[in-house]
Amino acid sequence: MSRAPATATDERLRDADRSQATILAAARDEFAEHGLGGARMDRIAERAGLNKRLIYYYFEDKEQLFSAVLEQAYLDIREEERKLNLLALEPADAVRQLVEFTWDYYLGHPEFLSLLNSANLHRARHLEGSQRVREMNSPLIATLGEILERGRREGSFRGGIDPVQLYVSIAGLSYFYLSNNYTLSAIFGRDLMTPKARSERLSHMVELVLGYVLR
Amino acid sequence: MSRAPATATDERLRDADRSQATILAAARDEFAEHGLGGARMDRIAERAGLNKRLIYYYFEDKEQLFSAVLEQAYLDIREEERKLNLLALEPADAVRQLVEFTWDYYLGHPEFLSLLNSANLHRARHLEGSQRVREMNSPLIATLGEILERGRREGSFRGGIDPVQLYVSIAGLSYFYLSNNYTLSAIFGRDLMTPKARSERLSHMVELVLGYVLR
Amino acid sequence: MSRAPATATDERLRDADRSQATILAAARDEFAEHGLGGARMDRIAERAGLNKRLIYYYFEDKEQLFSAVLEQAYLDIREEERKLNLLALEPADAVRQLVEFTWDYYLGHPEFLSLLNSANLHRARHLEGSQRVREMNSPLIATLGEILERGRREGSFRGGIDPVQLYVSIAGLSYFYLSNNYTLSAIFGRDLMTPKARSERLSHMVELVLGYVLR
Amino acid sequence: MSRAPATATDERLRDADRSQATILAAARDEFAEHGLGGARMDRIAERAGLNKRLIYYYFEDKEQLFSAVLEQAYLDIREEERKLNLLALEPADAVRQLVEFTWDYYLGHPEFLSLLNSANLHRARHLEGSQRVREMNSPLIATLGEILERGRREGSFRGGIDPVQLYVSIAGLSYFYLSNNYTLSAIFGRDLMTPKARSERLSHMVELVLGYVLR
DNA sequence: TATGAATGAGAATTCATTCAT
DNA sequence: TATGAATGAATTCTCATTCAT
Repeated sequence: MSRAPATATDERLRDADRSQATILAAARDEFAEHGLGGARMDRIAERAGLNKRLIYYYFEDKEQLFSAVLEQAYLDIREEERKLNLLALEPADAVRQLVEFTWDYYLGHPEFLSLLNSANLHRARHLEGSQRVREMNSPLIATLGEILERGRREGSFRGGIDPVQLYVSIAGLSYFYLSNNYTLSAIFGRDLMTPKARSERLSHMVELVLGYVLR
Repeated sequence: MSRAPATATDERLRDADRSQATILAAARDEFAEHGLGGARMDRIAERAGLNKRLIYYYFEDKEQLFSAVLEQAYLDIREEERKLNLLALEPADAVRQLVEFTWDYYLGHPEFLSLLNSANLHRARHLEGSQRVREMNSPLIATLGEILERGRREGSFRGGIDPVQLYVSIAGLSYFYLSNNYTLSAIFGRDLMTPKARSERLSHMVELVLGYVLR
Repeated sequence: MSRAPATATDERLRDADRSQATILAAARDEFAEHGLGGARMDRIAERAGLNKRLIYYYFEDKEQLFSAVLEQAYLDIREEERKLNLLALEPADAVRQLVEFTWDYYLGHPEFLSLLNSANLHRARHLEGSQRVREMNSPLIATLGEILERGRREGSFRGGIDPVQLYVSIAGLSYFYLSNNYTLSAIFGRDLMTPKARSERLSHMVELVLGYVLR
Repeated sequence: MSRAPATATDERLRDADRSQATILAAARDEFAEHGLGGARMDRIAERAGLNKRLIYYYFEDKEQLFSAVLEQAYLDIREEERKLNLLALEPADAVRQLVEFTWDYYLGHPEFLSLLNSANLHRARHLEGSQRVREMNSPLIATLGEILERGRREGSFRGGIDPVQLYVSIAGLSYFYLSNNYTLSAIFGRDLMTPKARSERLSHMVELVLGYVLR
């Protein structure tokens, strides 16, 4: 609307970037909603409000588009993780905070869970080519290691905890509940997503994890 | 052509049953491998070694075939769960046993994880129509409730543990690791499925859960 | 219309064969008219009066359809060549007859010339896989060899003529005139396909070839 | 940016000419390799190292680009033909020379054969609009007429030979062998392009033509 | 003169599903 | 119960061409 004056080249580039970002967002939603096989390029174009041909212009084909979406999804969560400042907290608070962050992020980004499911269905082959995949190793692993070590030295945490295992466990506790909430709800015959149910889940997870790490 | 009348009917019925079972198994593998959207009716027929038309004869369409596969997958795991005799064990042993069973079952039935992912991608609508969905509530929930209660009375377990939450947590700990093993392996840059890695995971999960329930 | 009674299986097979033959004929015309790149699967289906999907059912894809068309075209001309009985003629008459046959066949089958052009544009890669390509070696080469040898022994023909070279020359004389008739006509500014022009061409070719082989 | 005004215009014109020539050469190769229907404007731009839009700027559309390529191809061969000085030779030598020139030119310019094939596939409609088409009538026709006449008067050549027919025959003998070399090689099961095979072909053609014209 | 972004119309191919027997 | 043939409606992807600068 009211942009600062820019050169023609700048504008064009920004348009190109904006188009790509728009396509990525539309594709992310479509893939999350329908999976890789069920996603429709037509719908993605429609969602993006852009010509279908443009998707191929920028992303080559459906597979590579999915790869780009996946990469972006990881970039996004890593960005959020970076904002956490767990080392400033007491060890127990830091662990609690990590559980809560994981839960909140998954809750706020159901498309992330869905994308990961799709990626795993295809054995993560869409991650293989990514140069950025190596940078994707969460910074939280190292942080969690420090927290566990500090807690142990302080005498409040038990020793011998592998931060990778704990990180995977914390993720899994939220992930399974949220990602499988539909089948679980159907089978238990109750809605797992009411505010009450959600709060109970979070409490349980915090208790479970802290009950384990605290000696 | 010339079978004894009585037997002929029997045999034909048995043939029909066998065909249906063959189709179900083929469909299960196909859906697990490619998801609902990526599965191909042609390939299912090929896998089953039967004519494609026959699939429609027995299962009406792809959606209902998927529902049948899903139902069968639940029947299968419930069948195995029923064989567990957790109440015969000490509470702590029973919990450990449940963690191990869950892990082993998921490890031995990766297609089950994949099918659940697909079912959830589609918001479990394939479970809705099922008459048997009500019987699908795991018998383990009640059992786990009893175990937790007994442990609490004995003084070895902490109180106030919701068996549903714990059941979901136990499932989630195995599920996430195994179902997302491809993306996790890609990101951590190490193979999570080596015997050593698997055994470490199982130990961690048992420790985590027992560390929590034991007071 | 009035077919002899046949079993259901027979009829079905015959339908399948007929469908395939119909598709082949339609594809032959389309490829001849527009080349491989210009041919449209839609138009082939329309020409055949059959569903487009059926083409893929029987021929896999456009490339393989083209291969099948090419193979059939060779089978057709070989079939006609087989009907010639050149060895029953005097050597000079046999050579004249061969020139005339070649001319007439190309004249009557312009699609054959066009298909060969297309095949050569693509470096004959559509011929590579054909098992029958080896049987496609014209029976006329051997026959022509015998005729040349007999003529030489009789003293009417010059010696040292390679039958392959002569066969290629005879083909080339007709082929170039007919296949390139459009550009030639445009450049010479005269219609090369009038009856008079055609008869003059045939005379010239016979004279040229006989003028060479006769000593 | 800061060129001397007079030169600037010149240079720009020269740039324009060079761009057009570059496009033409790129298009020639692309059309020769893939045919009219198989050629891609994208690839032509890429081959030329120029923006696709520029092709449209200079040549309007694909069809007119093909026409231009064709016209240029004819201009090129006519240019070479003009360099021949057949009238300076003895009649028999002149004929031999013509056969050799034709063979060498086709051998050195396979793209010319391919372009002619494409032009004929489309019934030479790309030649119709050309203003220069009339100048394209080979100067060799008249020359060949003179040679034949001189040879006849000298008594070495037979009479009654139509120079157009002979010209077409000489062209056809080389053209068919070279243009159809792929299918012929596939069918005869031998490589027609080895130095030996090529030299044999040339000898045969010279013998054939001279055997005919010499009385 | 030159270019990167964008597009509509198509074209090959796919797929679930039905027909006919 | 079982099957090969056939189909209509997508679906992915392509292509010549145009826009805007």
